[in-house]
Amino acid sequence: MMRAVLGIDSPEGTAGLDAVEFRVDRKLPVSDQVYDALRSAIVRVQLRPGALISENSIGRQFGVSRTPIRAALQRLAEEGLIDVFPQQGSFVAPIKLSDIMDSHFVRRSLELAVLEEAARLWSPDRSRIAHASIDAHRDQVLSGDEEGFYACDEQFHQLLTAFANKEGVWSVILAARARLMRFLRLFGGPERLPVVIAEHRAIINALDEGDALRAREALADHLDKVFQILERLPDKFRAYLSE
Amino acid sequence: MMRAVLGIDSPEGTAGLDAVEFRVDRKLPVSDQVYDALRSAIVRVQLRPGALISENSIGRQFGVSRTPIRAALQRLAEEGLIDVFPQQGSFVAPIKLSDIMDSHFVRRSLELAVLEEAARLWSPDRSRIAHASIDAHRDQVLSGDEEGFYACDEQFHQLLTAFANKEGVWSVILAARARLMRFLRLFGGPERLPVVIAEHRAIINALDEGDALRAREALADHLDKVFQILERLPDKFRAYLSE
DNA sequence: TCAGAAACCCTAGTATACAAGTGCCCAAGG
DNA sequence: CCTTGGGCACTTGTATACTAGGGTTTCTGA
Repeated sequence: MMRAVLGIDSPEGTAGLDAVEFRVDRKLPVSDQVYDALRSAIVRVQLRPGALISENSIGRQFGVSRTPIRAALQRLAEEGLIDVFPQQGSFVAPIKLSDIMDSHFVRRSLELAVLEEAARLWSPDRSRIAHASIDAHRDQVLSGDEEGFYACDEQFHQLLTAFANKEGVWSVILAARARLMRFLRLFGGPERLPVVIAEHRAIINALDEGDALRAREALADHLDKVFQILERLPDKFRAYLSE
Repeated sequence: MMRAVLGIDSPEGTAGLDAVEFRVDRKLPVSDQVYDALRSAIVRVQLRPGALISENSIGRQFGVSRTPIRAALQRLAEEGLIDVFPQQGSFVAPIKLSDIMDSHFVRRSLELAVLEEAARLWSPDRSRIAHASIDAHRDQVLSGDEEGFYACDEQFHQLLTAFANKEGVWSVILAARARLMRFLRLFGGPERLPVVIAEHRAIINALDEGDALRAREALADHLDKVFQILERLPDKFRAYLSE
């Protein structure tokens, strides 16, 4: 079955799947491994929006039965990363403008609230850890490891959540973040990476000075850069967005 | 297998399951029906925290195979309503204090942010709809329909989300709400129902007067009543809480 | 040439069978 | 009496077979 993606034919069908490396470890839950592999591929946009994800084809390629795959797909569907159409197929969810706005809203509200709490509990120890985390970003950029950078970026935000003693909230932020990252990775150019580092640093500096309000504004500015990227989006990319 | 629940033996084992009414409709997805039935039973605390949910026993009782049941249980597990222990069993999740705090934090942050937007977009039309919704609550209380009240209560909060054009955020609020409601239904006495109505009215009245700040405080007070309930919790109930 | 129907292949949903691990119970042996 | 080991009943995880339905293609008949 061939499906047009927003009027753009998917150039390689499910070919993106071949790029997903997968080695099954029979000692660990297979469904988790499938989930991790697919989620990573979707967020990194190795699997493009609209790509068909057939349970059978994945099963053949990964060498596992449909059952654990179905479990993984169900989790991805609940996260909004894929759409399941019974008797038709499962497809990598299109990147919808409304979805970006909603995910951003969730992420923004929660991270700002978390930051408020983190500011209240700030300490020199935590400052040192945060600065170390930012240094780790910078090293990844210097060594040109984009994947490593994104991992550090995520870890930085998780760190703030931990500093606020709100670890339980992280999973909610993470789910919203996943839908956003798919967009940012597609359209946010690599020139943004050093900027992100500076923005992170600004947040921590404000916390160091005990200026919770400025930290809040710095974080809001950081997160709201999504809008800038949206505005400056080249028209040829805009076709990838629906709604 | 019998499992002690926080030192309290579950009095009837899985007997609570028998109270869950279920009639399968073969025209609709079975897994969805199982999910709805179980989720409702858990949130209404017909199934008590710690109760065993065996895929086989549910399958026998509902007259369906394990496959759609597993799908339903997975969704519930992701919502944090059940805990799955491989090779041991699936259990209705205990009500953890930390979980209450986290869910409250998520709900509070998001609903306050939503309200801010709703206040910006307030209109006489919306005011009328909101007041009608509150009237519906009151009627449910007057007629003594507690289930109906909770349904209206939920609808009211969803209404605010819709007024802010943030429908996509509702699912996140709803998931946090589910974990909270389990607690509130267990420990929040029926004497709170009229109070809730007054609190809802206070929010809308503030919006009617264009006082977004007071509306925010009214909503915050409303949601933060959780803490009051926690503080005034009789010791005999406190044993149901873990951590 | 064209229209319509039927066959076929694909999909996800469901049912069933098997595998592997856990905890309980009870009997055998010190 | 206490310990230990095996059997058993139960659990979830995985594999496989079957069902029902949608989409395309192809054959048939005018």
